[in-house]
Amino acid sequence: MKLSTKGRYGVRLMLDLATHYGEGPVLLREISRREDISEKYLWHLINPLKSAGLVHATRGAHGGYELAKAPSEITVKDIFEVVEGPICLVDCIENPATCKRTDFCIARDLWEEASKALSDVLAKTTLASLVERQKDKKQRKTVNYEI
Amino acid sequence: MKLSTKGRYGVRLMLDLATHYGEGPVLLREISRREDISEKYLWHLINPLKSAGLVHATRGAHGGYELAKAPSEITVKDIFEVVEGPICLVDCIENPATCKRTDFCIARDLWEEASKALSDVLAKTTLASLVERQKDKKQRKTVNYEI
DNA sequence: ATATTATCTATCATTTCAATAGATATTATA
DNA sequence: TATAATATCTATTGAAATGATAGATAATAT
Repeated sequence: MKLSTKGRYGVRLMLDLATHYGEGPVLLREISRREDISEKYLWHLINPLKSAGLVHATRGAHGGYELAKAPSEITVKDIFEVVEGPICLVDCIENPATCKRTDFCIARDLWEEASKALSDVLAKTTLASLVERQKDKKQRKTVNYEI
Repeated sequence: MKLSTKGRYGVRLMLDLATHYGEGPVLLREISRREDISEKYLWHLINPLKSAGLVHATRGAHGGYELAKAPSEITVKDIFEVVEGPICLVDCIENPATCKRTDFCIARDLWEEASKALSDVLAKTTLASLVERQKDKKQRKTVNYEI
């Protein structure tokens, strides 16, 4: 039960864009350098995010990517669902027909509950709140150094 | 982000044992038939559960498997951790050294929160509660038929 | 015109997953 | 003591998902 790189990198990528929100288009190359993820691979993540309307791209020279909405308007759940698919631990929740046990399977109910718990955490977390937490963490670190 | 069959089958297997708790050793063949999972594959799940002390095996003729503790003493988290490993969405939580960003990565904090939420749901659910819910569901179904 | 940048399609190597096969070891019982 | 029943073990396989790279084309600012 591990996240794939899509989820992990996808969130970091968007957090990077959120950190530079309002500064104009950001080059994929810069994100690649800062986040230590190959430019090619990043594209496979940012492209669906663009299609989903979370990211805006500018082509050509001086182009790049930027968030299509304010960081406070984008949740981790939004991002996650685009790059990893629906937050749903078992197929039979979205497609009841995939299993003949759907009608009476109590395990299914449990996995639904668990999926919900996971989903709720990601839904309540916006990019803005992550940026805020990041600032706090850096500041705490500085303060600690001063002590 | 889907569960593997290990987690899904593992819980169903244990729920089957819980349903027949107190009736003596249950044959793997019976579980296989009831749960529609190959006997060979079931063994790969029940063996670690035995090693972990959740299941007791009796060898030889008239042998089989039974829960090593009361259903109320076994949580889904217990089962899950045996068959799927620790409930932890990213490696860097258990092994901070796997990523150089550990110290300042805010995404990591988020994944830790999410892992916790998931873990909590599974920890509060015992096999006994699942058996209970199963009875309730069946009863409701019967009542509905009578209407 | 040129440099810069996003966009697209295909492909590859590796790992993980799910499942099966084919044995051996142990025990109840007739 | 022989036999049937059952757990136990090791190895192997096929298929799918994952992570990543390669090598082009298309659009745009200057």
